[in-house]
Amino acid sequence: MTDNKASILVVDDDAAIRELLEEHLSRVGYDIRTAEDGDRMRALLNERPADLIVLDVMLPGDDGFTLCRQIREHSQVPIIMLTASSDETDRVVGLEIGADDYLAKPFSARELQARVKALLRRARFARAENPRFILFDRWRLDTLAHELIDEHGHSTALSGADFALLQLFLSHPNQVLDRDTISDVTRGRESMPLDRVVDVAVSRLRQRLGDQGRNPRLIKTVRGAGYLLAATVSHGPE
Amino acid sequence: MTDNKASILVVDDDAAIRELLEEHLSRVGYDIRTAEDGDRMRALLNERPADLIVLDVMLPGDDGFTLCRQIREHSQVPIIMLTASSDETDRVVGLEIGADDYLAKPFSARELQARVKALLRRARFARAENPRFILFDRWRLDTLAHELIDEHGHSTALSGADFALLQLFLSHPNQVLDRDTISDVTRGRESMPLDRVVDVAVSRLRQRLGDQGRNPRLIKTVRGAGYLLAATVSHGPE
DNA sequence: TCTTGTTGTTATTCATCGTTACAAGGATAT
DNA sequence: ATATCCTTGTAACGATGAATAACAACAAGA
Repeated sequence: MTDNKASILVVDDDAAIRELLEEHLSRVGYDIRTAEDGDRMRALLNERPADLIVLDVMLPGDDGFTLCRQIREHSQVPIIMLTASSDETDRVVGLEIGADDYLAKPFSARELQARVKALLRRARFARAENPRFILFDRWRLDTLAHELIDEHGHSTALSGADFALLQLFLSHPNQVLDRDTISDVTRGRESMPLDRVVDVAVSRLRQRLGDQGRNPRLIKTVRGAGYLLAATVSHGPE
Repeated sequence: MTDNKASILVVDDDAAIRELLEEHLSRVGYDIRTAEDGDRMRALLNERPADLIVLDVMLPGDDGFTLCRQIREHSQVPIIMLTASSDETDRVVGLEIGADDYLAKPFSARELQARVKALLRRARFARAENPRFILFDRWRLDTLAHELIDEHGHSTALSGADFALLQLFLSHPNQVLDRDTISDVTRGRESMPLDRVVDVAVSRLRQRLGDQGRNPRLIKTVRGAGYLLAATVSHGPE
């Protein structure tokens, strides 16, 4: 992540929506460009890539699904699809094609803003490199087999949630991760207030790491903020 | 920071506000410069850096968010953002972008003055370097794990408040720290008069250090002024 | 279907930290 | 010295946040 504005490209044939989003999203600090159809979108992306694309399904010329597929052929940029109907099929098709999120019209700009924020966060914290083994504390994580190996070479399998959470911590060690970020990255959605899923997930991971009780050594709680992994992390031998 | 006046740069397109702040802040001893837009701000910063920047959000040309981001690319100078609306989003965005504090218009000059004072103090006392282990008295502090280790190698976890306070003392040993400074640095806000939080926090930390009773050896009370840590502090082995 | 493991939810318990109250220790005036 | 005032130490309380056990919902496999 840089300090620059995240660049967002909005593709919609309705000028009113384009203006609304341009206004709202640039106000909250994003760099917005808009396109009214697929041709214009391609032209803008050619100029400069975007960090996130908001894509209407109903478009003159190529529709949103088609464009989404085209983009996916060469890019992993996060995509949010907009659809007029709240029809479930559209949603399913969209996500199958490779969209990352989906929003039914009409929607509030605030709602979209929340999704955008969550998706950018996911993209930012998602692991880039992926070495087979990661060493930390007295553990070794096998990222391929999803196994945790102790100092004696004894390994145990991790559940999906445990693994995702641990991988997130390992890719951002000694850094406080707030609950929303953790929830976004490991489960793909924002946590509601009064939601204790993340706490429970951390508690379960701590048990796996033998790190529970009064004094967790590895995963520290930062009151009012989130959690952090207190450990030096290195890549292990193949 | 030197004994000279702290230098503050106010960026606002409203001449009335510029004059008000220039008048008020220079009266209480700051060195003030003002700019009406981003270009002028950059010009002034080029001449001479500032110790703190007050930045309006709504500006002709680049807005406050953009300028804040630009400044953050190469500087950690404290920034206070001013916004016309009391809209929560502005505040969140501002702080995410890297502003240190935020003030909704209309505000009193006195209110701003308090924030300025607190932020400058925080900047002055904030820890720069961060060695893993700090040795003092017969203790060792593990700054990564937030654990206090005694002479026998037995370690106990510190709470957030205990750790922050101890770290502040350790980075300014044998130096009186007044209550407002302690409150600013460890909790990010000024203490109110008749507020005993700092006293209680010190009392709790003393208990952790086995330093209570009539004659504390480590954390001395300086009547009418504050507290000081009486110990020689050194960096420990990795 | 039954079993097993995983994950979300809720409720209870515990920890942390701000506040208040009161006691004890200076300081100052007389 | 005594009285009075001010400052500080700390116990006790309460509000809030966090840990986790227990339960429920669900999915995958036998």
